[in-house]
Amino acid sequence: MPDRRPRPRVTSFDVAEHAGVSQSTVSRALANSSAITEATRARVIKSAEELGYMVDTRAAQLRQGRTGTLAVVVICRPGEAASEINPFYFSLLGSVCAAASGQGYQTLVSFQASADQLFGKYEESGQADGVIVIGTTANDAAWNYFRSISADNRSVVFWGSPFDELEWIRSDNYEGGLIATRRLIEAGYRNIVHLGAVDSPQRQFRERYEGYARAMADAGLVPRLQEVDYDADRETQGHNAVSALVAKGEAFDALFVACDSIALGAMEELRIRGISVPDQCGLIGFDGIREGIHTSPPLTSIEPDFDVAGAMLVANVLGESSHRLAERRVPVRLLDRGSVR
Amino acid sequence: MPDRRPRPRVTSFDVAEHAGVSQSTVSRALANSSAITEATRARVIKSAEELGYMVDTRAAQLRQGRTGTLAVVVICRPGEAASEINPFYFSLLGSVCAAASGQGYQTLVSFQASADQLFGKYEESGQADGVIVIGTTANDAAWNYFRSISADNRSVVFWGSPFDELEWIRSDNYEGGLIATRRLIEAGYRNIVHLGAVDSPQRQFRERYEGYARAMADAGLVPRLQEVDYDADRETQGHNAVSALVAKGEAFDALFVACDSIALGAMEELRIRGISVPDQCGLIGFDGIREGIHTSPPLTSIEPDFDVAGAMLVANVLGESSHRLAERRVPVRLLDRGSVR
DNA sequence: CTGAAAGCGCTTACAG
DNA sequence: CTGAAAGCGCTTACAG
Repeated sequence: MPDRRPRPRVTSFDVAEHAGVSQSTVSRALANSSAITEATRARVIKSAEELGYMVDTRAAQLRQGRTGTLAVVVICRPGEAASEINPFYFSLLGSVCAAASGQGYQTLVSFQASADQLFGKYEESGQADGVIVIGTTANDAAWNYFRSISADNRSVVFWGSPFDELEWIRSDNYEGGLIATRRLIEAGYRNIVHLGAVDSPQRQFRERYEGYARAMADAGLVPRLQEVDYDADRETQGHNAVSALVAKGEAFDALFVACDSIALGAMEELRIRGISVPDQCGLIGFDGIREGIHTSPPLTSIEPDFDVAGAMLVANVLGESSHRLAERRVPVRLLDRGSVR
Repeated sequence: MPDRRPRPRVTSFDVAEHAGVSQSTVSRALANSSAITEATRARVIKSAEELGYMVDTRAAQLRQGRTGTLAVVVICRPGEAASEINPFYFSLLGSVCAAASGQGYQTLVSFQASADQLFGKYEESGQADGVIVIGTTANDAAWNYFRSISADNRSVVFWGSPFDELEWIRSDNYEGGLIATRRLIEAGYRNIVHLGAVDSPQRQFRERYEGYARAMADAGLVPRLQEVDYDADRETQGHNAVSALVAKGEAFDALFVACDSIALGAMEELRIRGISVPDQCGLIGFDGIREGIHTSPPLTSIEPDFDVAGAMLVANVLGESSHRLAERRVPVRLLDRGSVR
């Protein structure tokens, strides 16, 4: 069992004494100030290494008035366990952390769900230079809270905000809808129905529908929307939407679904009903989550470029107001897996 | 476009002046010191709210000598994108963040992969009170680096370390192997083969094998091991292991696989070869990743209790040396989905 | 090129 | 119960 007594902290004064220079020289030498002789710098670095010295980040940041940290808030559904969070957000979180690191920023990550424990005042409390908010749209209290935060604050950026006035970054949903629908049309499907919503707080859902509708119209086909019920969990939405569609008795031979989680439920319901994918029904989702790799058949999907998404979120939260949100659309691509002929 | 000029920070001196008290009284009032009259406290709180004051966390922590922060390092494979990280680690990350938050700690998260950019000196640089390391065992450079960090440091805890001398927390792998194998035996399978490894850096793999071997012996059956090749990616390991097993020509009617990612590859290879699951071959994995929900059939698996895992990691990194690692085994349970009769 | 000194915004002995 | 003062460990004008 290792020793755990708190070691007295080695400070820049200790290094200064050891190297025979002043404390300010130590600070400058270690900060690569050009005012310092290379000989002096080498001596300081040597002493620092011998003493095991590291600059105290808190003190440096306090003095500099910056934090070198970005806060990343993942909004969850109340009561949701970590293993139940939509894996899409985990991928996005990973990309954001990587992009922040690339810009020399740390990431302070929190998962927030319950209305009475929301916190976003990272700038006021000197904990971060900006806040990136991602996560489920289903938590109204959280979004309203962060909208209010955003009004006071300057550096908050949102992924997929339900509020258009906030500074959001989103997938190029319209383009995704276009790509997916064209893929289905090219494969020969004609009775293509969209499973989604046009009036939900999920702005991206409407955008995906509009891309779909455009591609249908371009091909001389009539767009058809099967609404999902926003309250149920995603997979149940997929089950129910397919059931409702079948109950209507109108023929369909392909589904473009507003997101992969719903598409997984839809695929399962199709299987239950003996409708084979992709022969009797083509199927394309949206988000590119890993779970779609292992379904039978693997789920064809539209995926945003996660690296670009992370980079865009970080760039915008750090950017000057004049440069902000010049780019707020993340490009998407088709993951042509197996649920389309 | 909101105004982004840096507002001058409101300090405790501003609040003091506004409330007509000293700065130290402001500090005490806001820290809920019992020395302060409720009347005074109320006045201070009111002033603080009117001025929009928040305690500067950096300054408070600098003075107090603590950070209130835990660093969480996710070790990745070099070159791995965020969307490719084993989702198991994302779930664990979520649980750790939740557990830390429950203990009043923030979480500074980093994804580390490349050997020249490893960083773990969060305590020395005053950025965190402890470090939790999780992630793939496949990155030797990273594990060696963090082993060296752990020697100097006191507060580093590892999930699934390949080195026994480190302070590790793990799933109760032996128990998981027992449960899985018994489940297969009870279902009537007899030629049960383990897909895994006994000599890999993955200590948990050996433990899972030992649980399996015990259950087999208890039932009067002979344990059989099909080694996976450590170098390939996980799913390929599953494909190859099944192929190798078939090539041997020895009968098998069930597989207990060392982890879900390998099991997914194995299931796919069984499908390719026309061996139906669960009728001709039962299949159980380990980790309980979500991707197993949507396979055909859904993958039966052993899952650790993520809440306990997060709590245990946090408790141990914060704990006194005397209390540390009294508990280092996370309980597991069977996810009885569909790949066993 | 280097040093002495101020100050970032707090908490907490020390006095009263 | 409250205040004046020191000090956490840095960076950075200001001097020389």
